[in-house]
Amino acid sequence: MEKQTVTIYDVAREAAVSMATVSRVVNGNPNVKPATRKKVLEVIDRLDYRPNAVARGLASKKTTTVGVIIPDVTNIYFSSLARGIDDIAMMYKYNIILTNSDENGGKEVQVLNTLMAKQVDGIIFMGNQVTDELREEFKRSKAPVVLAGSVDSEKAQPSVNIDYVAAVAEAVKNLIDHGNQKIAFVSGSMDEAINHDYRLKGYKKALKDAGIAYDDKLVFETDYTYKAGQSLEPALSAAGATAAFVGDDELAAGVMNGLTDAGVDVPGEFEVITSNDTKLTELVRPKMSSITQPLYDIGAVAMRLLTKLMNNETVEENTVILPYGLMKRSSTK
Amino acid sequence: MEKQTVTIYDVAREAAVSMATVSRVVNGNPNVKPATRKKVLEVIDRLDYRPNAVARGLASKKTTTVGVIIPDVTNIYFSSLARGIDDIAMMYKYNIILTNSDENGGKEVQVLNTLMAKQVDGIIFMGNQVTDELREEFKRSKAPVVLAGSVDSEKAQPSVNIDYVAAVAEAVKNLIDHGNQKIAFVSGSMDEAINHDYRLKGYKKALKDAGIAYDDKLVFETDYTYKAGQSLEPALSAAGATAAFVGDDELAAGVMNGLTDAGVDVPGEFEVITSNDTKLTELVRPKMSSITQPLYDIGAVAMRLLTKLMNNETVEENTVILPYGLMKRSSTK
DNA sequence: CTTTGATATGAAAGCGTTTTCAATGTTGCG
DNA sequence: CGCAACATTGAAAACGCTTTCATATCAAAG
Repeated sequence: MEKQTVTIYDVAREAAVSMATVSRVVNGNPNVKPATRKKVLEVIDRLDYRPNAVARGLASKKTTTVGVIIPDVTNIYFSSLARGIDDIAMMYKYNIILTNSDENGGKEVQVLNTLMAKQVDGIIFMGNQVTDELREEFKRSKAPVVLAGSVDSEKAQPSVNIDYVAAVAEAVKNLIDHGNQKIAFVSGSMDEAINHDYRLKGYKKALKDAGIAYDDKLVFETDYTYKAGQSLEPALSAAGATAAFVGDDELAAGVMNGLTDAGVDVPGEFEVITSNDTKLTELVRPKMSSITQPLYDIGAVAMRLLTKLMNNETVEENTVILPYGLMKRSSTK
Repeated sequence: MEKQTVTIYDVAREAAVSMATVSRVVNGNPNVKPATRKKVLEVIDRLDYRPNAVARGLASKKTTTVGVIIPDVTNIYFSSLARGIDDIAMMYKYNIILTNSDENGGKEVQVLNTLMAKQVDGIIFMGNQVTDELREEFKRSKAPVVLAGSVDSEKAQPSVNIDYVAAVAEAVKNLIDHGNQKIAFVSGSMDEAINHDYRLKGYKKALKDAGIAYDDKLVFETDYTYKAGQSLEPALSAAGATAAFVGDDELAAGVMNGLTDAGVDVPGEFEVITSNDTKLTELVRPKMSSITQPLYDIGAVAMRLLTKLMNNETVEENTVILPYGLMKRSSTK
């Protein structure tokens, strides 16, 4: 016994009106006489009619769902953005199809294709390796795409970010001002635009402004994992670094704990500043100083921007830059 | 200039076959002569045809998407489950519509309704307050529902969990074995079945087995937040507790840091054991001892179970219990 | 050559909405 | 009372696919 579904046709019959009229009242179209509206509403209630969104999507060519591509939900930086995205989406009556990409180009392309097949009205992309192939897919997509907390050197897509170059430069300057001369730059893969094209640029800028020579022995490219950070200590010490700028909070926690476990005093002998100001910065001891950024808002604003784009509203600025800050906690002097 | 979409009809025309045949090759139906299959495939490639999943969903009554209701993606316990869910979903060609509920009953019911309107093929629910209304919605849903890492005292739905009662009892026994007599029980809302009906039961069991009287002054009901845990110290000390079982890792981190900040030595003067074995346990110092549970697997198994249910396969056991363990780190003696 | 039993294919009816366009009602006004 | 102008309603055509059922084709067997 399959559960019977009641359709718009059933409602029309019971209410003795046409499907068109039922459709109108369901969609809040004002061109319906109050009396018939009431009558239809009663039948809808009595039959417990629920519009089928799939049929609706086919007929109207709008699904009120957007695709969200995220490197890994388990990464608190990204999940914070995702929360902002979902809240605003819900506010605007959209749903989110969420997929993890592991920043794997092939997977991203594939996911993008299934999202487009599912006729999502828009897409929010997180990830910092926008390959040519991906860019090509974005272009051919009829659904607008916005990058959230992610950069593409080509700047072809609308996006929401902070000014990474300036933020990192300021963070590194802070370290320099404390007397550090050998400052490590530790980040994830240099294949990511955000690392090679933004953070590293800010790092170099700060060094240059202070008249310190850039030394690529101080650049550590690794994974965004706690373990990776933790095992970095010997190398960090060997390079003679006395401070580090780190591109991810979990990684930074690893670096810091690795240092501490090796008997290095943070911040006494080694200062650490991280990038994302997630909850993690407050959990570890010492608490980590960090660049601050409005994580939730980045997601929220990206979604808001997307709603405008999906609505064909003209938007003043396609690439929005949110303010950042520097939060001094206890991992720096 | 709207981007033109090519339909199955276009392909059929170009390949000089019927839509039915195109549909067959697209769906891998074997009843197609290799020669015509090849011909159709070529046209598909040439026209860059992509099947419209919405139309497909309407015609076939299957959307290959499942709804996932999660209290908060930002909570690493749940996001870990979500990762398992998504991976398995992808493996079986499903997509996930993810929505945050904040464990808010009203929101959950509403979300459930929009998921059903969107004709999801199945639903995975996370959250521990299954109200009557919710249970009612589950029942009327034509899509199967499975609970992941969440319990309902009524046990009406298929679910995947660990044996919380036994796990907590074991954890608390461990604390007792270390000589603690006054052990605090700190958890989130007692409205959650997992707390009042499982964890607390395990806690009481352990006490009883050891001949220790239950004292509700030692039960602390609070939020699942770091701050909440951190500000618990005075109360904990006032109650004379020398150890605590905590129901959430972030909360536990707060409790521990609050203690430490107040000059209480962990584990010397106060032992802490937590519940979820997320990454957080390794980030804090001292590292937290914890009940261990296969987070990713709970999600993965839940999704796998759901695929069977959606497929109308008969499943041997509807409520699966995965193994748990106890991981001794440095927050206990 | 027929017959037969697969094997391949096509026609057309849905799937449950939205939307266009025409038809019908209603109201106000001279 | 007659008519223009506007407010309501309905019929039916999409939307892009799957699926059923009937037809056509074909190789092997008689």
